[in-house]
Amino acid sequence: MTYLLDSLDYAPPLLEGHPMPLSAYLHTVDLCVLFYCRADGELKLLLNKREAEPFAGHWALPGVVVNGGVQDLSLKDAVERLRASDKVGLALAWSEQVGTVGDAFRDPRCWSSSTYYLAIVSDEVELAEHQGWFSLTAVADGGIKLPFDHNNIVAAVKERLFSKSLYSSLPLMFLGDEFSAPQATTIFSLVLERPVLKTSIRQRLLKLAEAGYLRETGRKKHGEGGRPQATVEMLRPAEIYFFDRSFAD
Amino acid sequence: MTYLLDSLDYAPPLLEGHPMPLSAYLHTVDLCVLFYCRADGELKLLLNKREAEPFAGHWALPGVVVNGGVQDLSLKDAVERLRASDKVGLALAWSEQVGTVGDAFRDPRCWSSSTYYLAIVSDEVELAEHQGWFSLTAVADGGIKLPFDHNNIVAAVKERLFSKSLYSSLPLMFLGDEFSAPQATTIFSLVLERPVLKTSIRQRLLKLAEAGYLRETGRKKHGEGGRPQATVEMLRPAEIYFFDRSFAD
DNA sequence: GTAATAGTGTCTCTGAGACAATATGAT
DNA sequence: ATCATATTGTCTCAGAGACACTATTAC
Repeated sequence: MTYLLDSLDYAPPLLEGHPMPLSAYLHTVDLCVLFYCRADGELKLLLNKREAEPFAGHWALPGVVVNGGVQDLSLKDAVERLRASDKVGLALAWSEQVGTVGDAFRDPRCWSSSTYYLAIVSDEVELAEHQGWFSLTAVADGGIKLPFDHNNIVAAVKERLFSKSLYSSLPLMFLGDEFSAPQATTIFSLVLERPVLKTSIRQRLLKLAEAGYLRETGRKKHGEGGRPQATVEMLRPAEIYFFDRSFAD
Repeated sequence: MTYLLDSLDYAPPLLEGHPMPLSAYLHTVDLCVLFYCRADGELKLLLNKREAEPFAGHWALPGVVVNGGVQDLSLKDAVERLRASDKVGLALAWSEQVGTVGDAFRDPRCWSSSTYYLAIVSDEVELAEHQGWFSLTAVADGGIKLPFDHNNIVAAVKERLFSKSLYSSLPLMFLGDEFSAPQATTIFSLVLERPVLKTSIRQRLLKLAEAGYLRETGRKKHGEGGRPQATVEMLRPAEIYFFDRSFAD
């Protein structure tokens, strides 16, 4: 049986004059792309049907090899290459590195490391055939099994999302540029897995407005009956704000 | 000119039957080992005089190559191998992964990545000839120049130490198992680079005691004249506690 | 009008910031 | 007693938790 690397068609380059150590080793960048599905009222994780061995045909995290050639100038470039590829192909409202794991067992081919990222998509999007949205919770707690140690990676990313949401505006990244206070309450409650009082969220939005991260639009959104919702607008879409207190629990 | 890897004496292993991509690539684990020097009243960073090229003879962060062979079973093992080596050789009161950088330029030999860690030593220790304690601040802001991108790595670790110290008990790791409230006040003020009120620290220590992380010993320490300091004892030396509020600013 | 949800007001409680008041050792 | 520092007490203030109350739309 022969393993092939995903999207790899090069001869191993060697720096001339530099006798380098060569060994079976893979370093990948893997993305956990998250999305708030309003229809299902839950967070979704982007998975990709693998084309190459190992685990061809299985759903797994989108990833690229970074030590395969000289295509990227940096890890950031590798992340952008992956984002722009057909494995992802979505605009990211947020992306941050979470950690790196590496051991001799996680990939059947060889010793390998993965540097993994939390990414958030805010817009409703079309996926390709080989892509799918899966329940983040189900993947994180092992209800949906992924190859390699991808379940562990997803669990670590979910934990980062949770802990950072206790004291930052991160969850608002799921809502895009314009949203309402009730929507903010919903997404915070979803991410923190408990009801969050609307008054607490309103105070935090007020704080964000004072800090210049947010502005009232004067426009209204219509929810499910009842009074319409006033909307606010993110002024610094790519930034998150850190509050000086956590939500308790 | 020929470059040699640090402590490398192996033939590149290949998994038989698996045609693997081979390319000039290095993945290292690098440690930022910190220490509170009471004599100088500042935080120190452990540096190592490099034996091998590139930058032989220069002071740099202690590190090991992880894709050089099959000695380690995981990144954690690589960290432990580095810790136990003569590059470090110290007991660590705390250690956590901070991030991974990688690009084509940071190492003159080839494309390389570094997964770097924040580590804390609490005990007064003896260093070997090739080791030294340097001012953390001076290294982080470039007053002391290091090879590779080690200045940036140190700055990132210092930033992590700072931000995590706003809402956790992390700085207490510098003090060992038994310490006093005034000592805690000193280390928090040092790490946060501003005076922290002793009353705030006392309340946090009280919180830690309630949570079972801490106990009063009944013993006393003598500072510089004045009333002796009551000491407390860490009950969970390897754990940090997260407070639900940040220090302001 | 009623139903349904949005938005406001107010109270409690915790913990940081500030600083005064008291305690405990060395000399 | 005096000095120097440790420890305690008290006040203010910001913001989370809780919940009652008012406002705005659709019907």
